Amino acid sequence: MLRVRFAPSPTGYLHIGSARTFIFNWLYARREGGTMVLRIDDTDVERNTEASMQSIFDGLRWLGLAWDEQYAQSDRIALHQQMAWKIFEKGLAYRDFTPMQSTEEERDPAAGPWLGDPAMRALSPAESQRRADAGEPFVLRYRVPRNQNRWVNFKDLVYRKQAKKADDIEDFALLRSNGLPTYHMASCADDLDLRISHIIRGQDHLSNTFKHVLIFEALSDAMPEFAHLPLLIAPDGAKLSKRKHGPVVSVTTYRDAGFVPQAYVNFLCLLGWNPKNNQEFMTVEAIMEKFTFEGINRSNATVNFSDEDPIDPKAAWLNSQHLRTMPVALLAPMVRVAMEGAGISAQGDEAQFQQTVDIIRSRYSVLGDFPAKGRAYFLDDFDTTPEAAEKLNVDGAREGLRALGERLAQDEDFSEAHIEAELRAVADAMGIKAGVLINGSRAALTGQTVGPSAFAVFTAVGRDRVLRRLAAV
RNA sequence: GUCCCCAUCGUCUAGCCCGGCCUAGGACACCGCCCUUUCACGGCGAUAACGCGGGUUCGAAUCCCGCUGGGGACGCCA
Repeated sequence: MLRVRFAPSPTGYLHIGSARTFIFNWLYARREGGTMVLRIDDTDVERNTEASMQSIFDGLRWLGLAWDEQYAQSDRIALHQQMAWKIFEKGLAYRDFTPMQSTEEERDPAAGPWLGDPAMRALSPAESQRRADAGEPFVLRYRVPRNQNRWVNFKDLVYRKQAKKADDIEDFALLRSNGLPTYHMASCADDLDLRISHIIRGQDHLSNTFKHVLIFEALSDAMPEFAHLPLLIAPDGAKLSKRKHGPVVSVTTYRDAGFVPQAYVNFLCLLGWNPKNNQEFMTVEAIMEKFTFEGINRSNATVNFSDEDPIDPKAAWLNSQHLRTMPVALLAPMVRVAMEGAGISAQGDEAQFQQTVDIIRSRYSVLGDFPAKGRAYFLDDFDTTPEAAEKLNVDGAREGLRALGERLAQDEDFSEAHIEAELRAVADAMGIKAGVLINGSRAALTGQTVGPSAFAVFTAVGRDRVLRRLAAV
C-alpha cells in the first residue's frame, strides 16, 4: 500500500518550496492510487503559532489538492517517546547528562565535527540509571557505531545510491532534556507508525536521512523509500527564506496576484521536474499522468523574482494560458470572487456571466484583470479613457452608432454575424468607413480602445446594455 | 572546518546513467517581422549556454580525475 506524507511545521506561512513538496507528494499518491497524509510537525511548541497553522491550511486549500488523512505530531508524543526508549533498551542509545549549552558558548563548527561525548557514551548502564533516578536532566542520544568501518546506505529515488561512513555521523538527539522528542525521532516514529512507504521531501534533508536510516533500522525491518527534491533558490543563490526574501516566497503572493491555482501548480512542477516531452503548459491531470521520479532533476532551481516584480515571468505566462483555456465553468467562480473582492457584484444570470467571462478572458492574464479592466462588461458606471473618447469624436461615429443601435433594436437577432452585417450597412449608408464604427463601438460599449474583437464585445456586453449605451452615445 | 549534493542559453529545462544522430533542442523573457480596422493570442525569425584544466577514446555536453563555483547538513529547530 503506497502512502506518502507532507509534514509542514507551523512556524511560518506556507512557502513556495513546501507547496511544491506537497504537490509532488500529492501527484505521486494520486498517480499510484496511494494515500496522502498531512501531518503537522508541531513538536516545537515554542515556535508554533496559530496564525501559521491557518496560513498553511489556507495555502493548501487554495491549491485545491485534497489529502486523505490528517495528524498532528503533538497528539502522538507518547508514541515517539516509547519508540525512543525502545532504541535505548536495545542498547542503541545512551543518556547524555551534559548540561545544555547557552547560545553564547556555541560550538565553533570550524573546530571540526562534533560526534558525541565519549565519556557519556562510556557511562555504565548502572551509573546512567542512577543519575537519571536522581533526577539529573539528560538528552537521549543515538549511539552511532564508531570505528567499525560501518557504512550507512540508502537508495534515493532521485539522487540514487547514497552512502556515508557512520564515523561521520554525530550522536544525534532522540529525546530532549524535557523529555520531548526531537524532529528526527518524532518524524521517523510517525513515518513508521503511519506506515509511510515513500518519503518525498526537500534535499535539505538528504544528509539527515542517514540518521533516519539508523532510526528505522533500530525499530523495524521496514524501510521506506526516499525521494529528495532539489531545492528552490532565490536569484541571489541562497535557499529561499522568509527572513531574507520576504513575502515573495509565500504562496499567498501568487494567490493575491490573481493566479488560478492550477497555473501555480503547473509552474511549481516545472521547477525541478519535467515530462521529457517539451511540454510545459499542462493541466494538473496531465501532470499527474506524466509524473515520475525519473523526471526530477538533481540541481537546484532558481525562482526568478526581483524587487520590482515578485512574480516569475514564466509563472505569469502559464497563468495567462490557463486563464484563457480552462473550462469557463471552473473559472467563473474564481472571477466572481475576484470581482467581489473589488466591490463589484456582477448582475445577470450565470449563463450570461460565463459567456462574458469567456469572451473577455482572451485578453486577460490574471484574475484581477476582470474587475480592473472588465468593469464595463458587468456594470453601467465605467470610465471612458481619453483614447476611447477620441474614437467617438471621429466624424460620423456618434451618429452611426446611434443609427446602428436603432437598427439592432428592431431585430431579436443578436449574433456576431448579424451585428457585423448591420454595422457595415450603416457605415455604407452614411458613407463612412466601417472602422469608424468598429472602433467606435468598442469605445462606446466599454470605454476602452482595447479588448476583444468589436463584434464579440457586443455579445459580451449583452443586448440590453448595448442598446442603452448606443442610444446614449 | 567535516560530510553530502549539484554544475547546459538571463531563467526553467532536453540531451548525460547506455559516448557519434548535438553545426546542443524546447519554453519564458527581450528584439524584429507577419497576422489583426483595436489590444492580445497565434505564426515566423534573431540574440543567447555545455564553469575551467587534465585524461580515456577514432570521437566527449555525455566516461574518469583534479580544480573552481554554488547549495545543503553538521542544534536538546524542523
